[in-house]
Amino acid sequence: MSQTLLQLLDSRVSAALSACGCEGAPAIIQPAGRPEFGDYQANGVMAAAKSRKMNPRALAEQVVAAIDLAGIASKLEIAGPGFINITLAPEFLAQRAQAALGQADLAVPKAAAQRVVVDYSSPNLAKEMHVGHLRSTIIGDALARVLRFLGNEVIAQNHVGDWGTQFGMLTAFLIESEQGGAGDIALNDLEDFYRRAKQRFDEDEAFATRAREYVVKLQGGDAQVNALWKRFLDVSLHHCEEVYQELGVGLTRADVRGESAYNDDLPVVVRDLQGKGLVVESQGAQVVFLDEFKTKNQDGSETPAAYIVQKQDGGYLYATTDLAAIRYRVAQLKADRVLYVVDARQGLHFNQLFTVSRKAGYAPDAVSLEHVGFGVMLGEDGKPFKTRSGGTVKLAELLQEATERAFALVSEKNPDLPEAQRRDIARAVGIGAVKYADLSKNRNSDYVFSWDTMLAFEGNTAPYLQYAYTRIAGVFRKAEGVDTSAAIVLDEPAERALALELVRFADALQSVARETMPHFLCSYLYNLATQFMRFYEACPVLKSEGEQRASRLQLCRLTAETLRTGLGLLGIEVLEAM
RNA sequence: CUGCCCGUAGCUCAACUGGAUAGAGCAACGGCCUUCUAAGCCGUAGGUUAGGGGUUCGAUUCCCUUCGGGCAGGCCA
Repeated sequence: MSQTLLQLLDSRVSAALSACGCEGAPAIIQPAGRPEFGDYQANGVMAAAKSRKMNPRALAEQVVAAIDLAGIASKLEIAGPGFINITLAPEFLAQRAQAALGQADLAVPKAAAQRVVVDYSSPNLAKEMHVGHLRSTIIGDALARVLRFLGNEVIAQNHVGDWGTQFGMLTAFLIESEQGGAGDIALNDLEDFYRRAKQRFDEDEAFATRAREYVVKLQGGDAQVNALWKRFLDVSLHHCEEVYQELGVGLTRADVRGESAYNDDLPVVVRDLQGKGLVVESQGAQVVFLDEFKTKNQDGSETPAAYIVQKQDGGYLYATTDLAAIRYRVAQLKADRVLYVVDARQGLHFNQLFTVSRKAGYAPDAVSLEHVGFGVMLGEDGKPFKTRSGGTVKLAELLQEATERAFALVSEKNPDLPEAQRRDIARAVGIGAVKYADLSKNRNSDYVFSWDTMLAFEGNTAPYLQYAYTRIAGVFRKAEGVDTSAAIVLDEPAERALALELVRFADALQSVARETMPHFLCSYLYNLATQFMRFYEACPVLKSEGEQRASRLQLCRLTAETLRTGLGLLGIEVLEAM
């Protein structure tokens, strides 16, 4: 298949519009708002008629007469001021579903392949990962998987925080701990390690001085300090990898390219910007002034925004590092598209970064630079979630709690399963629930962190989708003589509704990739699972006979494959039993 | 002060370049397991989309304004 369902309908209706003298008018195809309107509706006629001063109903009639949907639609209707309602032919739906069966990619059309750099997770290695790191990590991971599935070449970049003054402090503290013979033990708890180091830094002037010296030594390439720094990073990265493993996130060491990797490039970037006349000195700092971001003063005058790339003391900032990273991603990695899955609060920074990158020629217009922002995490009281002492929930703790709750539930529902299997189920269900709770929300919205919402196992949750899969697995355990080439026949309304949802998979993925919105996929999968549950209640599979039984088994098979694939793209496992 | 984001059912969230009667889940109430796993299905109830104006065939969506919340804004990231 070369076109998704939406693309197919769009091209046919657009062609009809052109044939009726409305060249270039968008067809605006959408899933129908109500069942009595059919399966899809074309809304483009009204706007086209208006701009051409035509009667919309009359134009709609011309378009319907000109439309070529033979073998695709069974009914076309004009309704209201000029909607065209399209009802798809059951044979067409069946044929479409049939084509997806048995294909590893479920016959999803490949978009024009791009090389996409996805910058995500990017934790600060000085501390342990907490719930605040969840969104970037799993949103980025889901986007990377979807983009890859659609034929793009994805390069993940874990832009970890491994550089800066705090690492001087940490290595200094590591030395001290080693001298006391407790270096390895101290590193067992990163959070505690950081807290103690910070305490020493605040309370002991001599230690603080030593820490600052270490920063200088680190940047100067001092071998001993560098070795200690690397040991610290190794421990910290190992901790991250444990969390990634637990989360089912595909990031590896090969994807890590931290801030430190750009260290040598920073003076080069600043010199380059100076050479291009973009940077001027202001109050001792090297600054790019941006008229695009000028702010109004009270007296009505305007000041351009200052984008500082080098401090008075000669030090560099994250702005500089990010410029170096863009240069690397475009020039070395040959990116066509760069996604930054980073907290929405950094929106202004990225806007400015992108603007400077364009001016400096680091990213030509052909390269798409996108800040995939996401909302701030709030507490259950609706106020910002505290990140200060004691306020954070460690990611590892959240995942453990989720797994425990899931274990209690599965043990209650299915006590006869061996414990090892119940543990496996609990892990997949618990982790899946946590990830889905996050991924299913529009990433632009702020995020309310709630144990109960996060760990719910009913309704629109990952376990609901996993359960649908499990039910299908149960059917196939009992089915005998499954004919994997049997024809799909859609007679019952529930069968038809299920098939309609199944053939929409590709469109769901396209919109995820285009809008960088993973929750579109969640909504899709939830709708699919819901349609399946209804089908399951209404249409007995094993008790039916002949062609009908074979057809229903085929629908089950495709549903299972779609759920497995779709959940897989979200980084969530499916289960044979639960 | 300037700019960006947000405000939808009691709670958590949807609503795809503006589309028809704003949809789900949770919580509440009522049904459905001798028939493929009840983590399910069916039903009832719940709304002046923060308020007010405007644009048009049509607005949760776009514009203006007020209120309320969040965030960012020259040497943190």
